[in-house]
Amino acid sequence: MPKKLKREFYQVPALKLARNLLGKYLVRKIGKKKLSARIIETEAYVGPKDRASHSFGWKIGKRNKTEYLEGGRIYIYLCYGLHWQFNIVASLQGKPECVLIRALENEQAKGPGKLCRWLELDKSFDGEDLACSGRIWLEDRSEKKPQVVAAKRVGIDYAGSWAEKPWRFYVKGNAFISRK
DNA sequence: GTACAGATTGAG
DNA sequence: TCAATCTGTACT
Repeated sequence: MPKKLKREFYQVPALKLARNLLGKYLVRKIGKKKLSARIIETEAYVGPKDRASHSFGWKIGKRNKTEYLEGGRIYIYLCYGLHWQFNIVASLQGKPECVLIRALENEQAKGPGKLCRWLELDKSFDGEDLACSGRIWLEDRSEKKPQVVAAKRVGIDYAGSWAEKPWRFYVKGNAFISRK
């Protein structure tokens, strides 16, 4: 039986959550339609000390305030004026750590921007609680743990040495990894 | 008030 | 390789 992930699952450091998320199923209910796919690629952003993170140096503003909420919340924002980024807030309230979901095991969701388009996610999901929401949540279908590979993060070359951190995780050998 | 850059994508 | 397109942030 698939089971909905509880709040405790999310209240761990982003690096750990990023690994734990791989292999889990993201479920999205749109009216009578139900979409679901396995998470196969994530990226961790560990807050204030991570130059690539929006909350670097404890920065806080309208856009990233959701990052400071407790683990299990959705942090979603618009990038380059046309692409949404779907993040899951990790750790506890007051610690701006989060995990970017980069790809699902689905042709239409291999890439952070495409993923959101497929799931019809937008600003209205910012702050949504994955542990309580009736329109989006995560399921554990108790499959055996996928083999995880750590790699450098993508699209953040400006972050200097932080861009070199192996904080991008994906399921080994999966065909739906996002790549330029 | 204005300027500017970004956790991307898809077309050329 | 490059433009599309918009919001937050840092100036003037």
